[in-house]
Amino acid sequence: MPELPEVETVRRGLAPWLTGARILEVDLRRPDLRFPFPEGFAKALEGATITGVDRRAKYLLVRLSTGHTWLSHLGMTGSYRFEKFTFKEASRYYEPTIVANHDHMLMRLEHPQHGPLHLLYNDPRRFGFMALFRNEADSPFLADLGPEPFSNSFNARDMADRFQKKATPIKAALLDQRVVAGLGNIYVSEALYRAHIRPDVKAQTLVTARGEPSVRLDLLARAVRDVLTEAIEAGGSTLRDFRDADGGSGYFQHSFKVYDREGEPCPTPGCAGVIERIVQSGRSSFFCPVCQTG
DNA sequence: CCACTAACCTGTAGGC
DNA sequence: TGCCTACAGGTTAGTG
Repeated sequence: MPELPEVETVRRGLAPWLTGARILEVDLRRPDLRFPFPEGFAKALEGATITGVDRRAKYLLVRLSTGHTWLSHLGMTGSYRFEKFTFKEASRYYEPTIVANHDHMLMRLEHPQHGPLHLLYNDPRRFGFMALFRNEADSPFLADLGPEPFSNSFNARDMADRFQKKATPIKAALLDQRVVAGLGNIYVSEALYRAHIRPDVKAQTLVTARGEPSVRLDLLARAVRDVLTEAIEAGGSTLRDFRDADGGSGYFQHSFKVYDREGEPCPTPGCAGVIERIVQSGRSSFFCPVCQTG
């Protein structure tokens, strides 16, 4: 489900409800997601007040008054939702009309303005995970992340340095979270389309002999920022069942130019190409063989 | 060190 | 209808 725009959409949905709320009770309905919940996870959260909700790459970072940060990654199918009901005992959690299949974490909160809140984390495939840390530097998940796409440290010049000797296909290079943080399978295809670059060219072909970024690499850096910006403005993309925390769905999927459009005509004006699908490192890439030449 | 594959897990869509 | 296969937004562990 979630690449950077979807996680950002979730963050924006959660923040106004969670910020300022006090966590009263955390109920883990299984010991693990992709990884085991950290030792003492629930107890560490209970009693804490949430001071803010941030995002880094595809990670949600919930800041707590205790100095801890609660890290949450949604994997492929993770989602949060609020249930508006009141209950007195924890057993009410198990009301089948409230708790759905694959609800793995339940949280009861009290917000000074919004009153009682119930947050549920649902994740059918359990590729998501949660962690707890005090300092960013202590979290192995954040340690090797590359620049945020909207930060100054994400630019064509730094990419050129990284790509200079890289024989890896550009598609794989962009999926590498150490190169740029937050891109996933959809937005890589879309960004490469916008930059007129074939997904299977070697990353090093986008660097000139002098080690400068090529024109297309410049274009690519801009395309990455543009497509992510537009997707965030559209509330992310809804494939299958993506919902933001308010139960809404994004609509950027209607703006996909190539993703999941195998066999369709290339949307570039005047281009007679037909969108192709290839498999790279086990994942689908979509591109126009006519206008993506790079 | 890097690069590639397999694995994690469930649900769904499509072919027969 | 049922059964089977392929595939799905991500990341890590293992192998070479």
